[in-house]
Amino acid sequence: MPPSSGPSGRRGVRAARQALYRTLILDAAETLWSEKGFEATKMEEIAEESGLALGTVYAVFRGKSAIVDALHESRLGDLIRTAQRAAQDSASPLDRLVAGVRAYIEYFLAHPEYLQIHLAEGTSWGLPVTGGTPRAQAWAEGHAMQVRLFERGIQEGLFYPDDPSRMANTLAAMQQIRLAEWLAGGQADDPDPILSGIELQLRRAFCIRPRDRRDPC
Amino acid sequence: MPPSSGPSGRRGVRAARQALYRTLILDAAETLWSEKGFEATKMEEIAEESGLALGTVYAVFRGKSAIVDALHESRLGDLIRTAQRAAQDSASPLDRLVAGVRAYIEYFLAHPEYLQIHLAEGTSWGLPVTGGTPRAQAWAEGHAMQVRLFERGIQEGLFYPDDPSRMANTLAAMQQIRLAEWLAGGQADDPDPILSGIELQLRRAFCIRPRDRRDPC
Amino acid sequence: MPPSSGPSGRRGVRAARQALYRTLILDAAETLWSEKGFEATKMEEIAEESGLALGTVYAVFRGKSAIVDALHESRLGDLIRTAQRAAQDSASPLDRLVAGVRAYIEYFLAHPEYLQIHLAEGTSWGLPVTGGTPRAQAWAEGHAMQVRLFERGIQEGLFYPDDPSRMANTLAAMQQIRLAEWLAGGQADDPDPILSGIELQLRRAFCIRPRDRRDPC
Amino acid sequence: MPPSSGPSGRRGVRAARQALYRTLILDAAETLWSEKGFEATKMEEIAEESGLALGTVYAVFRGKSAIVDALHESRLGDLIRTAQRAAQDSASPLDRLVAGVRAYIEYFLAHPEYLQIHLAEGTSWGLPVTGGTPRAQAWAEGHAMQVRLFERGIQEGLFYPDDPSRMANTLAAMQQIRLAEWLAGGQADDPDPILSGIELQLRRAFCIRPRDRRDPC
DNA sequence: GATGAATGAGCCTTCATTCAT
DNA sequence: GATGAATGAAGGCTCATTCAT
Repeated sequence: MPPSSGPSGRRGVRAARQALYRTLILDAAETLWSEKGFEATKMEEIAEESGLALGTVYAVFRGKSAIVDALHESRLGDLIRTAQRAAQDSASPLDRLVAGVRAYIEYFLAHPEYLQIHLAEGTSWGLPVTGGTPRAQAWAEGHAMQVRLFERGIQEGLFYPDDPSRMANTLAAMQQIRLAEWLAGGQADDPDPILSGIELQLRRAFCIRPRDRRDPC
Repeated sequence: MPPSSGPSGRRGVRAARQALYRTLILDAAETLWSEKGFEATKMEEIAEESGLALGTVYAVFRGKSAIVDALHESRLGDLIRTAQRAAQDSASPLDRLVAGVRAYIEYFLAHPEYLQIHLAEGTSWGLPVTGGTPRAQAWAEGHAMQVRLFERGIQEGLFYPDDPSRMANTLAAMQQIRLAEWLAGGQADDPDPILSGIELQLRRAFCIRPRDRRDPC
Repeated sequence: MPPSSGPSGRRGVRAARQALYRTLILDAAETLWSEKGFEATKMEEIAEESGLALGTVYAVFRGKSAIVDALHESRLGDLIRTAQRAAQDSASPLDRLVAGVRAYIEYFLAHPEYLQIHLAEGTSWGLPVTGGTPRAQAWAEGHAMQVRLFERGIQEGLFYPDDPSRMANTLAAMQQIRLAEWLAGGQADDPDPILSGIELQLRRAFCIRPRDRRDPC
Repeated sequence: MPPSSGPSGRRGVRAARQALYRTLILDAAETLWSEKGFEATKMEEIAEESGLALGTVYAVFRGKSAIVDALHESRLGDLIRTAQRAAQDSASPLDRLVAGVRAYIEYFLAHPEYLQIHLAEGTSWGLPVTGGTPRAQAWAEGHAMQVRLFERGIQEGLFYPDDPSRMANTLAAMQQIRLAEWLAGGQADDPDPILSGIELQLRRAFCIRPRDRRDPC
């Protein structure tokens, strides 16, 4: 076997190292940005926090903005993928939405620093995030998934016939409000009460409740 | 009448000019910040946009951060005052909330640039806004007013017995979502459909709907 | 008599007003410079301290440096003139020097703020004061007078045959040291002990003391 | 030997480079300040004169005032140390003072630019130098040493019983006058005539000369 | 590849001076 | 003539990025 090929060859080592550095840098940036914000954090501080030299940081990322992009791509990518996987296990649109919300909540409870950044940036609102940044794309993807679920729920007569995109944004807002409360409250609560609270809000806000029968919605 | 006294005297002229400059600067800052963000906007640009010399800007405001503070104090102050006045004309908590929402929506439709800044900053979420900045205080004031209305609505059996603070945040989120849509849609719609849409969401999300009677909620 | 001529005519009034403004500005500048130094004092502060408007200050003086020049010209001019007049009343070079020293000391004890400026600037030392500034010229004049007295004293066999210019500078240094002590000590002492102290130093440093006779030197 | 340890390791190189930069910057600042004064010299000019980039200057010194402090600390520190060492080799207070004067004169003849700054600042005069700056402290230290020598000289009956602090200031003034002459005269003279001149002045000004005997004073 | 010292464009702010009222 | 508001050039300092070692 040539020494420079194969997954465990030199190329593999190099790739693994690059991946490690990426992770170290993204974690460092996440921590610092959640504490001090983007503008107030110097590249030098990111290097120090990551344990790497400043030049190495620039060898891995083209610049400061490339790190933001990569952070959002990484975190949001994880999040969207987890949420999509979770949503697949259910049949009804409502259950799928709840499963997605659970994934969403659990993800942010496990990543409070990214949550802080996420909330501070005022993402969501359905604002057309300017620029084709990765974060915009990832958000659009997750949003599209939820929109489809709301559309199906409306077709099936479960939800009020409102604008599905707005419904998705409203759901996102409910989640962010709960998460902000959790952050402000010292990160004390379990995911479960948060989750059931959101589920209740979700039903109240979107589900058609007929007069004379009880159904899952 | 002596020439240097009274509201039309020299002092009055000076005060009027100061007020004019304040307005010019705040408008210029609002425009630029809504386009490029706070950090990306240079003081020199604010001076140019306002039609004043750089030194004059500094004669009116102590520095860049004093302008942000003043902008938020001015805009949020207006907004809160308008909303409070509007809310006083109604009796039921729901009507008061709706009146407040109308004032809020109308205000931002009239100030789309400030709306842009407002949305981009990610205010709300109920995050404890750090620092005793004017904007934090104004927001807290408006929030407190809504909280009281939700509390009364719960006591009167109109609303589900949820956390009133969260209810206020959710309402704020609904408004921001509608406003963001309006902004994204080219600022085309009238206030009325937006308002009735929010009112509908408000009822659905918070009002207890008894099985066998129709009431205003 | 035509209204615009004569010492009490319009021209006279104007000249008198100009002279008054000059005095007000110079006094204000002297006070502020003695407290905070030249660079740290703003023109606006000089205007305020003088009770005049900024524009008026510029109507009287061409700029900041014109005020320094005028201050030194005024104060040093007074000082030199006083010292020269005092020195004329005596016959022996030593007495003339002592009379000059007395005038010098008395002048600065009466003008502690100017003394502060004078000491802080490190004038004297016989450094060729760069630029043909008024202060340089005034200082040169006073120095020249002392040099002549030392020359005569040397010719008459009273003083050691040293470089008269250096002798004058040394005398100036002795005076400045005493004045600095007086300033540092809270401006408490009378002129008389200071004066007699300097006279003693002067005799010791410059007078030839013959072995077997006492003379005025 | 590991490559990264020891005085010739990386740390040593870095420290050496830092020391080199310090020297380059201090020399550049000394040159420019002696020519144009402190306020008139821009940081950019110091960078250019030192051959370093502006950012590098700020990497070595925190700001402009840190450079003044460091310059005075460095130069006065050298000077005081040299003078103290020189003074230790003699027994009589007078000889010690003369040795100190020699060190002082030789130091400034070797550092004419710093001499220029020193003279322009008007240090000495016994003025209470405000602030605990390094220069104030260094000056106080040197002054204290001379004061002790004058005290001893007075106790031993060599000097007139005058205020020792004033005697030290007067000696300092004599030195500064000679140095100023040397600077003004194109820096031509040797140290020796300057030194013997001061020694003569010193004896004349302070030594008690008894009527009928010659002694070392 | 890794390092971190070096770089310099850029920004906020000050203040001497001008000039319209 | 007097005023003081308006001006804008200039300077100290930061920090994202580069590159020699």
